[in-house]
Amino acid sequence: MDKSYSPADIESRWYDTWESRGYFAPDLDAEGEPYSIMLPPPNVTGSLHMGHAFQDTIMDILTRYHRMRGQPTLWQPGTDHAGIATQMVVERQLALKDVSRHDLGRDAFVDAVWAWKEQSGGTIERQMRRLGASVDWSHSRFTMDQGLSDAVTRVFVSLYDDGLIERRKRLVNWDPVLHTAVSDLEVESVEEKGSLWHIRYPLADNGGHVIVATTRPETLLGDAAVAVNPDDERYASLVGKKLKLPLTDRTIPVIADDYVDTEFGTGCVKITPAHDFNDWEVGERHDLPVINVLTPDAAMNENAPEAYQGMDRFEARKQIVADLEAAGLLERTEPHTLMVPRGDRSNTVIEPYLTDQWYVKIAPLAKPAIEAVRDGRIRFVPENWNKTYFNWMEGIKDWCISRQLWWGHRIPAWYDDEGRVYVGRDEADARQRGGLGDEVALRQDDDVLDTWFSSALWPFTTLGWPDKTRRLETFYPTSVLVTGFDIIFFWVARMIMMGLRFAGDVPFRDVYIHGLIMDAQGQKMSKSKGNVLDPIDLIDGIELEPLVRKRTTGLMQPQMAPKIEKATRNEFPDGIPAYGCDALRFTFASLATTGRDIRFGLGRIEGHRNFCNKLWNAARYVLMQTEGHTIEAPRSLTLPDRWIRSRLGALLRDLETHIDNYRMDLAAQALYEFTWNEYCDWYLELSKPALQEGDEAQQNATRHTLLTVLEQLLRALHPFMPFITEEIWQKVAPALGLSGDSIVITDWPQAPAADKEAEEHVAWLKAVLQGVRRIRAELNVAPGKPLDVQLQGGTEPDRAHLERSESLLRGVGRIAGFEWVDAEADASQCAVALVDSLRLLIPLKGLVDVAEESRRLRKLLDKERKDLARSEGKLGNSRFVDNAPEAVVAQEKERLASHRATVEELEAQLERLAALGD
RNA sequence: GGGCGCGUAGCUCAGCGGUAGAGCACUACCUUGACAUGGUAGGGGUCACUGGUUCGAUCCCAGUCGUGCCCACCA
Repeated sequence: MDKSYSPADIESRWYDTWESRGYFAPDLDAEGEPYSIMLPPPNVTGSLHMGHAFQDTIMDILTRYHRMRGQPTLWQPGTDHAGIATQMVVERQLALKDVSRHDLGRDAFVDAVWAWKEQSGGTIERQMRRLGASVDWSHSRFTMDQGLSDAVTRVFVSLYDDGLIERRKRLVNWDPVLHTAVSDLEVESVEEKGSLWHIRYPLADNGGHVIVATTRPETLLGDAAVAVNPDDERYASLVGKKLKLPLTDRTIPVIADDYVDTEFGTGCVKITPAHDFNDWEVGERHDLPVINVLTPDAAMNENAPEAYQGMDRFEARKQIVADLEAAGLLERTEPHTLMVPRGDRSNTVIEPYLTDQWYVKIAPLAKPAIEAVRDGRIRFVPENWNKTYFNWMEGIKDWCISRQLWWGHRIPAWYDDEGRVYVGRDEADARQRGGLGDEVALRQDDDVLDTWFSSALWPFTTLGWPDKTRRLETFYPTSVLVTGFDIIFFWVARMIMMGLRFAGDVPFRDVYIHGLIMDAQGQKMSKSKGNVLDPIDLIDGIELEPLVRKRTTGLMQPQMAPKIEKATRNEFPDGIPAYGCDALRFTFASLATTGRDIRFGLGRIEGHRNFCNKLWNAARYVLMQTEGHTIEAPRSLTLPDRWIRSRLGALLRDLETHIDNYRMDLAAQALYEFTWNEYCDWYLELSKPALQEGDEAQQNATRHTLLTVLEQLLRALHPFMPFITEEIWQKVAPALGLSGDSIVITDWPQAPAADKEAEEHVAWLKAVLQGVRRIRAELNVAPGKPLDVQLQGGTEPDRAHLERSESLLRGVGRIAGFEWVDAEADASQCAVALVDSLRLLIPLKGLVDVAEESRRLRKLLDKERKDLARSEGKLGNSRFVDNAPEAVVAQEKERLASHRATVEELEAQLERLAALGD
């Protein structure tokens, strides 16, 4: 093996092997509880980001772990057609060539999107392979595959037949740039500074006026009334009167409605049913006319006075305010912050707009979905997310599922010349169901479905639904959904609703909600901020210049480029080193805490790259020590052998708990700690004397333990770091005579039983060695200089421990010899370390700097005295002694005794030193 | 306006009723035959604040301050 670990060599060679040998396809005949995870299908809009890589790592850990436990395990991959997002990407590409989708026409455009999908989907798959994701590629799915599309149609028709889908004309969220309706979830409210214009509406009959406050003066042209609160005495006499609508020749009534808040503005509200959701409802209650004054582009239409027709809404706003002012109708303008609805894709201001759209009546679907979480058939992890879920589900509104796009599942509805609608699986079906002959001309609805409609079916359509396939029967409901909280409403809730209705059960048992990856400053990563990290760059490394180029090209706002460049050069002056996939994955695991934001900085990943190197070198040591030896099953083990096996058992038990609880951070920490602090720092060191000085049997036991523990550790690490563990395992397994082609298909290790005797013994060894080392360090004794150690006091167990491990201590601690001395022996020329009541005296004739040693001991004494006082205080308090559990009191008594002994020893030694100093 | 979080070592975060932990950073010493991507030994925290419950609170409860996110129709 090479002296240091180089990830690039290792990672390139394993993935293809695993995949081609079919390791990732589930073994449906395996015994054990089936385990399955649906990959949240990434959008085919480009490439994977850090969030995907993070999520994929968690899913892969779970998948590999359960596969090793012998369960039939499926991680189902695929991609999402992502309607709007993908259409926009392709339109933007066409725009570079000065072509619009309308130039191409629908069919040619859809072909162009398919071409893009092939390319983009390939990129995503390549990236997932680089991450080591052990998905079942042989069954990868795309939301617009034939089978999945058929399922979508089937679900649509079924919901329609049950009266849960209907087409209605009402206000929707209209995106005037994308020219499509969007759902409530796709609208983001953004706080923005605007104005509140106070406008006079003159009374029609006599003089006088009311003042209306509005943030949207341009919609005045569509006003149908002015409303006041029925209890508002200021305006009671005006209700029923007519007002002259400014800038028009219309008159509108004053109406009374509870909706109006007397405290806000002037207490008079203009009612514009065609352009405001609230006003729409007021209009319905009062039977007001609906006057739409906007075009689909949000320009003023023919219902507006001619002077404004064709003007964009914001231009019209300016003009109308100016005209009102000129007419003396503008009372005043005050600054006002308001929540502006913006499209999450286009970022343009969304208009409430009157159109025909398809809706899912959601309440009947939501009810069982709420039940499923309430009664525990689905469990959110962490649990508090169910509150978020309930809040939303209980106030859920009908879902607008039609989109005026070309890319997506075409709505299976046809119209005849009279506009009557016929729904069916296809045109022939619609015709038959509608009892229509061939002579009736039908035209299919132009719209497509919201992309989340098909995503909602993902957990069962990917398994073959509606066919009762073996995969469906085996893997549905899936075991866990791993996702971010940002799509609980978009996706999680809808999968639950659809799964319950169409697949007859919940889609998943657990929903593990993880945090979102942020940059090192806690900022959301985004192209426009220029703070995006590409997971592949962390694996392979990237030089500064290409990184700068990557971050500054293709920006929506090119003017940001210099700022981004500066920040990038500042943060990564030397670019990004190649850390390797295993280090990246281990870092993701260690970051998977319960928090919501996850800051990703380079410090952690560097530490984990070093961790890989540590593991690599530990393996190198083990192989060097075992090469050329025949390793046999040992008949007896040394105490360190027994200790490390016992510790491995503890590790494995902890790991199982942590993985079951989705605490990958704790799992990673446990692995790190065992590997570095127990196996490498202690066991490998303790093995050296045994290999050099031990007899044949001890040597064999030690070699066997070195190999066995390493081999099992590799298996435990494998779900987290698949590549390096495979590489090392290939060398370690033969040394143990293990058969098997790959670590991927090994079994999860059985945890060895706890060995209390060995644990106690090694704890004692460590205490002795650390005492000696501390003296060396603090008194500046060369690490290699052999020391004599005298032992004073102590207990029977101390003597027994020493007897069993004297030569081991000599070897590891560079100790020339041990000698028991009686209590009266002169210790004034010695440095002292204490292991409970056992005194380690290290004679350093002439080397002990009395002042220095006194200072050192005084420091220890101070701490001991403080602890002693605390123990005394506690035990002196009768309420503590009477009330605390017996075990706690007993433990405190032990501490008291131990501290008291230590304090006495230290005081005595200080006295001796003082006498020497005089 | 509701809901959900967070405030622990210089930084990023675990812990959550019995004497404060990790990684990184920091200090000193060490080219010891696995590893300087390393070793050994250290330094560093009144666990935001104020009350309460308790024998005992970083942990539970109430409130305050700071901070973040989500939802909501106030023109």
